[in-house]
Amino acid sequence: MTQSDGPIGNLEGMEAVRAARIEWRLGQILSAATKLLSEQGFQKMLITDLAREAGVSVGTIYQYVNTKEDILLLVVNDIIESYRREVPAAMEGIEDPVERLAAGFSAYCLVVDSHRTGALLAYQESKSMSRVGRERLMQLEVETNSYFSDCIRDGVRTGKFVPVDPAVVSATLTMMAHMWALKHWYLSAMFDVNSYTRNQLSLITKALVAVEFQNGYAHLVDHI
Amino acid sequence: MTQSDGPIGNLEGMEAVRAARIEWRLGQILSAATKLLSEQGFQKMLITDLAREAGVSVGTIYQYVNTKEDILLLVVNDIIESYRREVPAAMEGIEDPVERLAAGFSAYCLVVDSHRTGALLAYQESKSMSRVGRERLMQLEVETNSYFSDCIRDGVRTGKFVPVDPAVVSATLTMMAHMWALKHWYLSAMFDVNSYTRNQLSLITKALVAVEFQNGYAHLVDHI
Amino acid sequence: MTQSDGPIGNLEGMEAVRAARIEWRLGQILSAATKLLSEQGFQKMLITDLAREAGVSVGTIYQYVNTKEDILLLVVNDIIESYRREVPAAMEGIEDPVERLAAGFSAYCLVVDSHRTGALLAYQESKSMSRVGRERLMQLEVETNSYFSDCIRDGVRTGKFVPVDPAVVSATLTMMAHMWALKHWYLSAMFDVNSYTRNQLSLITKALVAVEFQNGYAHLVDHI
Amino acid sequence: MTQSDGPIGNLEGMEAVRAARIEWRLGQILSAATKLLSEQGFQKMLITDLAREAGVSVGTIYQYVNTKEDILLLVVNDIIESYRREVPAAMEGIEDPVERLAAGFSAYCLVVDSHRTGALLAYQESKSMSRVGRERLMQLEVETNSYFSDCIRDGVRTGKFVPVDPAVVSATLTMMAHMWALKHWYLSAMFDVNSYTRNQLSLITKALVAVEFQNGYAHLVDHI
DNA sequence: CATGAATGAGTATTCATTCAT
DNA sequence: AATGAATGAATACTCATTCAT
Repeated sequence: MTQSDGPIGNLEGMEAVRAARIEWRLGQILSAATKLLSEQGFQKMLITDLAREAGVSVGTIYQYVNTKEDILLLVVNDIIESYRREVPAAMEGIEDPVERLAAGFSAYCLVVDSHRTGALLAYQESKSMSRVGRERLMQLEVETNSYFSDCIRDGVRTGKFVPVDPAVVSATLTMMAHMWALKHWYLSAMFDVNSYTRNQLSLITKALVAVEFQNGYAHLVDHI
Repeated sequence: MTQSDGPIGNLEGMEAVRAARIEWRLGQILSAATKLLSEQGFQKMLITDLAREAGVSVGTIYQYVNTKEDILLLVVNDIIESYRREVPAAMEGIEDPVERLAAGFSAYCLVVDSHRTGALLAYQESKSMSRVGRERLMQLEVETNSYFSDCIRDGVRTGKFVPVDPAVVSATLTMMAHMWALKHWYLSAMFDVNSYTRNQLSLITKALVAVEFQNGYAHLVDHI
Repeated sequence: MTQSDGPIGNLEGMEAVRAARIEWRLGQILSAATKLLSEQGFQKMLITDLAREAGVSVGTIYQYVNTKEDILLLVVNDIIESYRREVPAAMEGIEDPVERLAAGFSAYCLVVDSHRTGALLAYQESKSMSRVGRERLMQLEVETNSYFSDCIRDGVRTGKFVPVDPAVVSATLTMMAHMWALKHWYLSAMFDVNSYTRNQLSLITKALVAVEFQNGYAHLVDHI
Repeated sequence: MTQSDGPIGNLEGMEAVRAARIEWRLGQILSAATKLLSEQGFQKMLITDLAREAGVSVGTIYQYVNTKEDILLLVVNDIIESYRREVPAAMEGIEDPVERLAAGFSAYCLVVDSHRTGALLAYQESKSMSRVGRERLMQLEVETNSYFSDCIRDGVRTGKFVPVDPAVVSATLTMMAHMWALKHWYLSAMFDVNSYTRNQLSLITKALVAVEFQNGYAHLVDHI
């Protein structure tokens, strides 16, 4: 590490430096883009303004992305990666389907809350994406749905849940999480993420859990 | 109708003709815009293409709207008017809060289904609207929510509903109706509007109706 | 005149009526155009606004003129006709070249004053005219110049005037009259037409009249 | 110049380069605009054509001006700056009011001659300017007038000039200089700037200078 | 004759992207 | 690698003119 690397240099080290710079630049661009996208939307966000906000030149941005749309994908991708990382991790190792679903839903809501702009983008800017970008997004939403629907199917099979259609319910849970971003203008006056999450979990529990097991999940249910 | 109109002409009649023409033209523009907006989004919809699609000239469009944004408002307004017309009408005269809520929700879903493009626009193109257009939209959503929340509060008071927060629940119902448009790409493979509506009503009923009354609403509940 | 004209009508009378109507309509258009042109200029004057101002429909205007430019020519022509009518009439029958020139200049200034808008138009809107319109204007200005230059030549020949170039001087007199319109924003705070005219005549007299005749024209000279 | 500039570069030098480029570009645009404006007028001059004439792209023009009107102001400003530079400089240090006035007038005529298009623009395109542009123009004409009127007042006080109204006379002198541009189509067939200037100076001298001093300014007076 | 709704060619302005330095 | 000046295709909106009623 500390020894001289010679005139040709430590190739691996240079690669690492390069990768780190790329990471760093993309991070700059990502956070500047997130700010501007939430304020102005994709069409009104100018590359010029983005460059100023990120503290780099226009040319530099194009060294890291190929088109303006790539910047959108950068932001959307960021939240999707968070879903894939956080949601399964939260559900991991929990046997009881009710608790597992609750843990997954809570994790999902927390990711939405910490990436509100990105969560909205999928709804607001899908028309700004290419066909492939759009389809990838749908594909990933189906993937997330499956974490929930597997769990629901499991609960229905074991009798913890009343018989429901796992597809609608999982989609509805996803929607409820997104709702925190979509209706934040309305909900944030009354709730924070945690109270919102508990409130919706309460509804979900009452709707899904079989009567004979309801008492066991009182800790998930809000009593207003 | 049968009397002579005199030399100056039938002024009232001329006004009526004018109003009818305006109505007709706006209808042409509205349906052409609805088509193009759903295909391409607001930014990519060119006035030139809209004119061709509507079968009129560019100049004619600008005789009926002042800016491109007005065309967006035209479409959004159309669905909003449908909500205001259909939802209260469907709830009118129904005493029982559960039945009333179900009727309102069903009506809402049907309106969404028949105006899917317009329903999406509020989510996709809000950044293309002026501040006033956006605020008007929020205002009207709050209004629709109140139809539901009044009903829920009523049900909670009379003990038909378990205690819930009317604000979240009504917002969630609205969201569930919008969900039919937002996730149509996913849901339409499994459901039509009616089965979707019943499915969600089934969840809602289980979540909201107090246990001792659940049996009375079996007709609202899907048994898969 | 008073007898019935039968079904075919009095053709001559009808012609007269038609001519009178044309006259009347052109008068309406002329005065509306004069107003709007002075307020907004040619390019910003819309035919639609002109129609409203004149109290007729757009179509009616086009029944009396062929193009928008014709409306400009209408106004310009109006002032030119006034020059041709008033200036020679004022100079008519005056023998003395100094008095004749003074009479012509005064008449010219009065016409400019009563048609200020039209007088400006030749300077402001020449680029809005076709080549022929522009050339006709120049031609007519040369004609007016000649009233003055003939008179000056006459005065120089008889020794009343010092030797000067009739072309520059006559053009300068024309310019001084136009100046009342061109610099009205500046001059009107200090003068009315008459005092302005006397002031300029005073200068002209001192510049042109031979010293030995100066005393005879004291009535033309302002003593401040 | 010779010292090393260090890693950050010569910031002052970069600023200077930038300023020089702006100067150069504005010069390109100015001369192209002057040409097209004189040929076609403001309304008919297209930005597209201007770009071609200037040898740059449309986008580049908009990097140096904000609106089409700014281009007009660029040209008008150019001549106004010349007046302010040349006229006082020419009058500077000349004691005798007659000689001083003659020097100022000559300088003014030369500026008009070398910027004929710009001089016309103030008359032709004032309606194309914003209120502030127009008012600035008037303000600056009043300023130029004051160079002359101060001089005239001086001459009247010392008895070199006959009593005249300095305001009208100075305005008339300004007008006479502008006249070389306004009536160039007529005057250029007979004169060049110098002979025109002498001719008018000759008139002015005869009109203003008191009889007892006239002989001293024979060199200003044309004897045809 | 009068009307005024319909037309559509014409144009200023924007902004993602490039590339010489 | 970074810069930012230059590019030019793309597009909303205007308004003189027409013509069916």
